[in-house]
Amino acid sequence: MDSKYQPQLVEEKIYKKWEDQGFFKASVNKKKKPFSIILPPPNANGSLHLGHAMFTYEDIMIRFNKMMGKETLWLLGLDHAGTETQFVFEKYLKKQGKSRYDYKRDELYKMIWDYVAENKNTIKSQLKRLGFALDWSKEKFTMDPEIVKIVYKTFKDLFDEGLVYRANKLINYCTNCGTSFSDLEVIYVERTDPLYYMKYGPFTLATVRPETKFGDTAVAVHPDDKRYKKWIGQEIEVDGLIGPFKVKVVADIAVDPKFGTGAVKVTPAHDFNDYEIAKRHNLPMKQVIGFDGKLNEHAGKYQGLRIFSARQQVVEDLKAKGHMVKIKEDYVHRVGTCYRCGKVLEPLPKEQWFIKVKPLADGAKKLIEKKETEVLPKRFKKRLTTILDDFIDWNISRQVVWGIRIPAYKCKSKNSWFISEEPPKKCQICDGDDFKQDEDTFDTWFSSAQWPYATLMTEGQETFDYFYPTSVMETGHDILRAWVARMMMIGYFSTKKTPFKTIFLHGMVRDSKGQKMSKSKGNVIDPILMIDKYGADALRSALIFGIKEGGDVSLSEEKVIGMRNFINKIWNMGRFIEMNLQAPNSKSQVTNKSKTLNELQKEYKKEKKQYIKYMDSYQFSKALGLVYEFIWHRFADYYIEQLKDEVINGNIEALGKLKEVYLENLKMLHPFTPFVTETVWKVFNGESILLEKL
RNA sequence: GGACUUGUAGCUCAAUGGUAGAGCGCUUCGUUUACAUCGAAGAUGUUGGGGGUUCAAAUCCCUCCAAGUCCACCA
Repeated sequence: MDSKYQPQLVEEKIYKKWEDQGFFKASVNKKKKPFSIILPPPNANGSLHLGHAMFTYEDIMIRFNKMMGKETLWLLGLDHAGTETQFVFEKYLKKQGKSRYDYKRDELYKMIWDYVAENKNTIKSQLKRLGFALDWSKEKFTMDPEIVKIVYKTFKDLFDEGLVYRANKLINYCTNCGTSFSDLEVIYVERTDPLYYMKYGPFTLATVRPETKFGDTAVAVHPDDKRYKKWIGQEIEVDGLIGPFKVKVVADIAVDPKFGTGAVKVTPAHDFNDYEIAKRHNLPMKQVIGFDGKLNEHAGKYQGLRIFSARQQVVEDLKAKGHMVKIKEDYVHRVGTCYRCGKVLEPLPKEQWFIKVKPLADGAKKLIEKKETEVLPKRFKKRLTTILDDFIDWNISRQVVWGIRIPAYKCKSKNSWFISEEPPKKCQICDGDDFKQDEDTFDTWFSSAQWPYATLMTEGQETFDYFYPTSVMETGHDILRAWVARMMMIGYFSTKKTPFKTIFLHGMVRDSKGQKMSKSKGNVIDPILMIDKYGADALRSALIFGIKEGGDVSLSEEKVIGMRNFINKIWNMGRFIEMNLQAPNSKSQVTNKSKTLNELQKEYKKEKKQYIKYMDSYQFSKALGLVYEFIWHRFADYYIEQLKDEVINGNIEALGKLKEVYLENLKMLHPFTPFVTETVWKVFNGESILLEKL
């Protein structure tokens, strides 16, 4: 054994051997208890970051449970990440002076497919670098034909039960990216904009968006506002920029009498609150902004102007007309922006597919109440129930090519929709046969919401029955709403079971100062670079060591180095024992250190018991800390030092005890630091440490 | 506006009612020694402030201050 452990020389070989020997391959084994985890599928559009390295928790659970005698399955898959991948690809096209509109639908699709295929390989090799005990024989992709089939079936089932409907509602639309989003994908940012007070018939009212004025269909005031009481129910005439028009005055409690002038123009087609007011008062919708982000024919001479230019023009013209009463320049408010491109989202009316969430959310809530799904750390349980309570209907239509195309067909003569995997032959209503498939694709989260059961179903009924519900869903708490809650809703709907018995949420990776890592801050640490420099074991332990479960991790290169030192220490303890086993010293059987050996045995027993307790209760950081403390500061610093002279002089009993305790500790460490423990284990025993029982 | 989390050594964090600890950093000493990616010894604390419960509080309760996260979305 060398005086230094060099992970670069062994990690790749070891991983390959594990893989070749089929150690990660799971199969139905009725004699063993199953333990299964579905890997949260990384997006197939880039490379792994530190957030993915946090899946180390899953590897720890898989390896630990395997060594505890369970049949373990860690199933991997990759996500096509619809809008996000297409966005990344469009940026790539832009660099070459092209745009998505230069290609036909199937051309673009094919190009992205190839691009994704390349990225998939990068990600897969990176997952191996991390040492993850994934079952490569069951690799999935969200766009595999068998998966798509299940996604289609779920959609149809939901439709048949009345939980999917098509409606013309206000949605968040990015006119730059050309697609709609669900409410969860909106990022609100604080902005300072002018607040315009303008004359409006007999009123003065305040608005940030005078350019939407052409779409006004009412004025709303608070029902108790004395100033305006006499106008409620009346129709007023407004001298508009493109001619006079009439609107109704309605009373609605959504109006804050203290804000602005207490009177608000109602533009149902371009504002979520106004849309709600309009529904309550049966007001018409008048769309004046198109999906291209320009004013349409209802805006008269302003037609064709982009939103912002239109606003400036309207403001000028209102001033010229003497209708601008005042302008509050420093009005601070929040606007919804696109998470992809950062541009302001437009609320626009569009016909889309929606999922009726309430009944599904109630089902998911029952799982928590009945404790069929356990949430760890506990504090997230409340968060999850709140999320389920607040869920609003989910817009699942996306206007992108890259994704699973929605299996909905419209009969052209009757305008009615049919849901089916294959194009329908005949319209059940009018006997017509002229169908057109919906151009849209599913929100990526619609397919990933089905991931735990969809992946297992493609492996056959027996595998599904054995491994489902999965044991643990381990992921970041940042996607509790977007993913975990939806998996529970859809998973319960489709299988009548919880998709996972335990939810284990990890924290976010931050930099050494506790700040969020981001490219713009330049504080991003590349996991693969850390592995190249210090080994996978060092990176893995650095992510787990010394943190509260579910808490954020502050990661620095120094911390990785610290753990690299620990790995090297483990190696050198083994080296010390191995050297003495090899030493040709005259052997004396006598020991006068039996007291020390007894202490060691006692201390080790206590350690192991505590270790199992921590591991069983998902307190992995504590388990690692415990072994770290014992093996380094007790075993090495104390016991080896106490017994060193004896051992060198050939005390076999002492050496044997050291070896025994050391090997036991290697096993305990293996889930955390698989490579070094396997390497050393093989020095003492030819076989893999993975075959050992804890 | 609502919910949650956090505040402990210079920094990052543990300690789940019972002697305040670790890693990194710092000071001194030690290498023909398994490991200098090491070891030994040491310094550094009004546990954010104040009040309460208790034999006993970093820990439980109240309150104030500060930071962060998620949600709601303000015309």
